[in-house]
Amino acid sequence: MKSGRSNPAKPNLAVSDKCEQILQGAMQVFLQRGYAGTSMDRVAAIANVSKQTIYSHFQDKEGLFTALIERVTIGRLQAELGEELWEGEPEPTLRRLATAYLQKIGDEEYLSLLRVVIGESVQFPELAQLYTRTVIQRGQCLICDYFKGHPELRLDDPEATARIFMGALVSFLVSQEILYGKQIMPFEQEQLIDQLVKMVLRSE
Amino acid sequence: MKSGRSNPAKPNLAVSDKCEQILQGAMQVFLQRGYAGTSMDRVAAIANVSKQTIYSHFQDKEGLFTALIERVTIGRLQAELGEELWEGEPEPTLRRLATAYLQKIGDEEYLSLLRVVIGESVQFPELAQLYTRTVIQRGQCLICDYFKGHPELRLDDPEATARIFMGALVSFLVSQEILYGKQIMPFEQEQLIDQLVKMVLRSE
DNA sequence: GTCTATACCTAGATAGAC
DNA sequence: GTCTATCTAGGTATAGAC
Repeated sequence: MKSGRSNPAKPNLAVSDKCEQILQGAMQVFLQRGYAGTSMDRVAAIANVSKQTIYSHFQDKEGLFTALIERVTIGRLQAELGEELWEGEPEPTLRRLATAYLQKIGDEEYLSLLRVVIGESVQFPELAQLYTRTVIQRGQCLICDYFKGHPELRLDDPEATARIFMGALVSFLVSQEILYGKQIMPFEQEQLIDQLVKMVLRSE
Repeated sequence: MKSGRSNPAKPNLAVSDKCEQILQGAMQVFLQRGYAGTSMDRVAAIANVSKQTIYSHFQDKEGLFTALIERVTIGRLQAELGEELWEGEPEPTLRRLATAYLQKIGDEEYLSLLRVVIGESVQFPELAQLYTRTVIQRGQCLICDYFKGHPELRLDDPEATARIFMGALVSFLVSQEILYGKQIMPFEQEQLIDQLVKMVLRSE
């Protein structure tokens, strides 16, 4: 048995078991402590592999970090906002989209990713740019295309409206979840969405 | 001459020359590289003092960092948005406020502060909370009070509107300036402000 | 208070056995 | 490929001279 599955109950994961293991561990550590705050020793310990094993799969710490961020960033795109959300009357649709967006982007992993990408944006500008292209720009295009595809809404500036719509949602999350606004200046998600949808649709 | 000014051309700064020197240097390094990415050696070198001098003024690295963030955060409040900006007709006033806000919050130091506070929000939750209270909450209260003080605008939810107004501006800055959106998906500040002010006022 | 020198530790990365 | 053991640089913090 050279390199086959040694345990029939545990099928091979993508590419390599160990590689997957390392990335899972690295995700935990990097997303919690940032780049400089993460040690390869800790990643090895959490992933339950030796340090040398990491270095046999990734060139160095930077290579592991970028591979990880690329993976999470691009993986996020796949099932971001399903087709079924975009159908029906504009008003409930926008409400549905906003709610889904806050739910999706509001989970632990996504928030951690955003926090780390912002925190490391000076040391790793390429990663921040990757995030902008794959997450922010993509999201804005979706909503902007929706606005443009519904001329009956009579929006005078769909692109600016899309930025305001998404921006208000994202910064609500950042202030509430990342900066502890939940404890200091709590606010109901529903109430924000209500007002936001009203402001978008009131141009008709 | 016990502790008086030893150089008449260089008057004493607040508390202590050296202390001020250290904080200036620390500001440069911490705001550029984050907490874990900053070494005391580098701070000492930039500030042009010895490491031991830092440790005689601050308990440890964490103490220096928190003192620094507190200083910048609280210092920012002083002359944030002057009285004269808030007078006159609502429409030009909102436009003026938005522009001033983007200018103020858009400078190098402020953006660096935001980036670091977000990046270190897990390791230093107290600092993130301080930021929320002294910067975000304060700003939102100002604009919310303005809305409440102008019932002729007939806003149905001044608080939610204030959050949307500020949120759209902040996240515009974050995406454009911190996440390199300027290069990837550029957008005119004027155009965003136009649309935002329209959306706020269109309830009348 | 301020500097130079140093103790002590942990970091990233590699060597060599298996 | 994977592990244990190790190298070297750089980290925080302190001791002791002035």
